[in-house]
Amino acid sequence: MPPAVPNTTRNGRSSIQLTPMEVPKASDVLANELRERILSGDYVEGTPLPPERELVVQTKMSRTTVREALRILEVQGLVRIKAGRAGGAFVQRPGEQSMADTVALLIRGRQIRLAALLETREAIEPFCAQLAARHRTDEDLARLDAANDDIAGAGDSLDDFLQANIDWHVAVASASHNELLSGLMISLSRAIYAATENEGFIDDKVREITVKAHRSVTKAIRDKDADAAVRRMSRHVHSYAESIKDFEKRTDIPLDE
Amino acid sequence: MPPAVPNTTRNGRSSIQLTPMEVPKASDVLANELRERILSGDYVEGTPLPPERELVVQTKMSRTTVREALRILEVQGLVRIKAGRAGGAFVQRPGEQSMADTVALLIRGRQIRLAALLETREAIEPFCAQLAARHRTDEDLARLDAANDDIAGAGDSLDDFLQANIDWHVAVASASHNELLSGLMISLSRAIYAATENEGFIDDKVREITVKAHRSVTKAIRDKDADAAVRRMSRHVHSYAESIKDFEKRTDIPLDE
DNA sequence: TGGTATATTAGGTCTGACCGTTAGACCAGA
DNA sequence: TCTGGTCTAACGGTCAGACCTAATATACCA
Repeated sequence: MPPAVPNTTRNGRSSIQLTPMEVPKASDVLANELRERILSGDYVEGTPLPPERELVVQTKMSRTTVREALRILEVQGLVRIKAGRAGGAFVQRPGEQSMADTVALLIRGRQIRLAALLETREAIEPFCAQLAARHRTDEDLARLDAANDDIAGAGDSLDDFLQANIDWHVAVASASHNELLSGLMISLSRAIYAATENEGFIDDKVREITVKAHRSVTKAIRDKDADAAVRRMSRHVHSYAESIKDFEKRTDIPLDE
Repeated sequence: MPPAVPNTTRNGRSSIQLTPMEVPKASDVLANELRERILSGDYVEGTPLPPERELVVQTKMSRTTVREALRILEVQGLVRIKAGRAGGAFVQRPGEQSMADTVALLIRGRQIRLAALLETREAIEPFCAQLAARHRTDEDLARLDAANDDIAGAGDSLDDFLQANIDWHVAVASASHNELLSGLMISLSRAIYAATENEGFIDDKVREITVKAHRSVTKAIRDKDADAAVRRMSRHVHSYAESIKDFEKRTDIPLDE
């Protein structure tokens, strides 16, 4: 028998059920609204959002709240905030930079092993080379050649060598014309750089091999030989990873000698 | 001939060069300081930072500034902020979640082509399968089997099918025990899901093939057969990508019929 | 013993003020 | 006609103080 009052059980309590509800913060609401507009392309890149005080008027929120919302978007890489006259929040599309930052945080925060970084590179980079061989433009080639020149002329400076090394790898990724992959490679390269720079691993022999490998991969990309590009890049990053592993073994257990 | 006055060119102009300088904001300074302490492991995960008002006392900054700093760290996934008594900013290590969010932003913001997503998956996932075959634990296997059951029992619901599909792919990535790769795969899966759900691409035949492919990859992982895992996964994601491309071709040019 | 007020402690929001920086207009001296 | 100085207005950045709201510990009562 149904109770006399709808939605009421025999003991007089309401039987209406509600699921746990989220009470979003005001600043989140504003941030979400603005983010949605930015991502949906309502604002072209570079257009300024209204000044904070104008947003206060429009939204009836306090300046504190408006500023927190803008700060959120800034950290997410969706706006660039400039101070001073004619300043403000300028719409920006999230780029490789914001991704690289996040990856860097993940790596440091989780103390990801160098081995995992190298593994990931082995997964990604041969594929980058393959795509690069297919889609490379003449400008891409120019960047690759420039990086090759830099790496050969790096002299004795370890720093210059590593930087030029990164430049080349990034150039390959860019030549793939896949922004996801290139973004990832930028972050990865930096992290591997940071992990490698303090070790005495890089000697003259390693440099020589590296230069040679880069040239051969570059040639494959120039010739649009996708298969060769995959094969050579794969071999390059794999042997590099193996060398580092060997090096770590040798240096981690020096007590046995 | 050198000019009479040092650092001065012939026409009297100074030749001293300066690079644009950055003047960090107070909130950034605080955020950087706290971030450094968190990442260097000074605070164990879960420990609360001092309350905002306490930080105000310690840093001699205003509450506004302290709050902005905390907001930055929150967006970066380094703290989780709870309100109420016994609330506060609790230290957190950035996880796959924050990475997935960033990738999602990148994909939406740059309007990355579905083809690029599929390409990236082709690069990453076979490698994940390989690592999974090497490092899988029994729990990993249990998750894979569970996902396989779900996908088979998804009935007619497209949503259930796609969700179970994602679960399986994520399970493979997790089994690789490489947090970088698994974080990437989580974001990729979601994005591909979002791009696929509205298309009428998934029919019974696709489902059947998918189930079969998943089972065969799962078997390779169970048997710790790394080579087979790579080969089968590679084949699976490649044919899936090709099917989607075909489908898009068919549906994008329906005018010719 | 177990539920229920109440106090306490936290973050969230608001107000209003002032500071620092910058673009642009204008002016004055070399 | 340059160059530098000055002023102003328009921005974001910071500050101080107040109040609101949510969550929880704790004391209290049935």
